[in-house]
Amino acid sequence: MARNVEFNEDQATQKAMEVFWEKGYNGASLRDLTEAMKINSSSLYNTIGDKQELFLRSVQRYADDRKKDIKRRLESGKSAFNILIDYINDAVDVITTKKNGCMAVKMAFEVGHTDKRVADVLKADSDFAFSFLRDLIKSAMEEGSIAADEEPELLADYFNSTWTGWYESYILHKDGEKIRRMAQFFIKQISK
Amino acid sequence: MARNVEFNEDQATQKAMEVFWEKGYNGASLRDLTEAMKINSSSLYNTIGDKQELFLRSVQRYADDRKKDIKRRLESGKSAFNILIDYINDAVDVITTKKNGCMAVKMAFEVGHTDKRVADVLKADSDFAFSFLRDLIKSAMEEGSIAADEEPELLADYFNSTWTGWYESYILHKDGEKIRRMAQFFIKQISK
DNA sequence: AGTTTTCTGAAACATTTGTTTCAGAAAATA
DNA sequence: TATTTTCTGAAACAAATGTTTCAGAAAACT
Repeated sequence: MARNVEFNEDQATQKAMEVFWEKGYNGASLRDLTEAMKINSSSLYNTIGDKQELFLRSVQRYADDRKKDIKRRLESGKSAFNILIDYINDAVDVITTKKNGCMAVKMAFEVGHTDKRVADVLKADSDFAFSFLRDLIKSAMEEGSIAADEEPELLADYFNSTWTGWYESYILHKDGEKIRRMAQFFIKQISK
Repeated sequence: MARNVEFNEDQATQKAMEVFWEKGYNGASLRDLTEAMKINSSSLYNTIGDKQELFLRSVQRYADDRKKDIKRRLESGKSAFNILIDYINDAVDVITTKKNGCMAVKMAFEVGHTDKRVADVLKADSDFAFSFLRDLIKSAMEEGSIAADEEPELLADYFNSTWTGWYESYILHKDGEKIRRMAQFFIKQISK
């Protein structure tokens, strides 16, 4: 004896994510969001909650997508070294072709200090990427394709933080060739 | 036959910079700003201009401070290699001790896509640091303290973008030891 | 089909936003 | 000191913000 929610919450969150991604948390207004989501604010507040909650879910969703992407890479059957190389090259590709770069990085700088719940999601996302990289690096060392004279944990942290600077560089200089050269240098350095 | 501006524009801009630095452009309200600057909004609009103009000047000021800092380093009389090492270690220090990290990085991610004038200031700031690093790297190569098998330009870009990732890492993980280890690894890699 | 519960749309809400107004105080010149 | 110009403080402005309200439409159940 009741009605169901009409709109697709998943599709709506996806749209909200895109708006936050482009405008940032403070730059996105409720009207920007509900317009993109194609729902009324009453529906939003009835089902999802307020702006912060919507934002949290948007970031969560972004992290979920990345997790899936990483799992797909692990199931590709390629060698550890090649998975790493692909991961780096794909990062370069995202940086130089997608309009808004990486949402996690952008949000870390905007609300990492102020929104504890979002910061926790971003930290977990970073931790997951870290484990992914550490395990691959370990395997690549055993394969003999990466020099084994450093701890995999250190290298994983180092990798993980490297792309962030490339994002910033591309925002400022819009020079894709520059990013590709840095990536090439990076790969050369770690290859045995 | 006229009155002079009462408040110190330089001190006020400094205060505005601090507010923007902490809260971001969209997160800082005019009332936040004028309260910190200890001036009335009428004075602000009479002398400096609107919020965007104040923001531009704040970022400009930040860039000026960095320029001065870099010039001071060049005049220190130390070897190119040591100036580089100090620069890296000081960056680590800023990341792990100052509450709000680097303003230029934060703003690049928040408004780099939307505010052309600010983006230009940030780009010039980045270019200046680039030249500083490139020249030092060239000198260090001539000194023989850095391996000369890469182009100084590439290494300068690579350096310049490296700290950014460390900032993000510290925001998420608040692990100073992690940053110091990455910096040590970085220094070891470039040292001959 | 009737009942009941829930969702939706439009409008309204109180605050906060960036900005402007203006009367009076302040000070630099003559 | 008188004059004139300009700055300052407080208040007001319209527009935008995040959020709530509520009447009616919609649909799941009996």
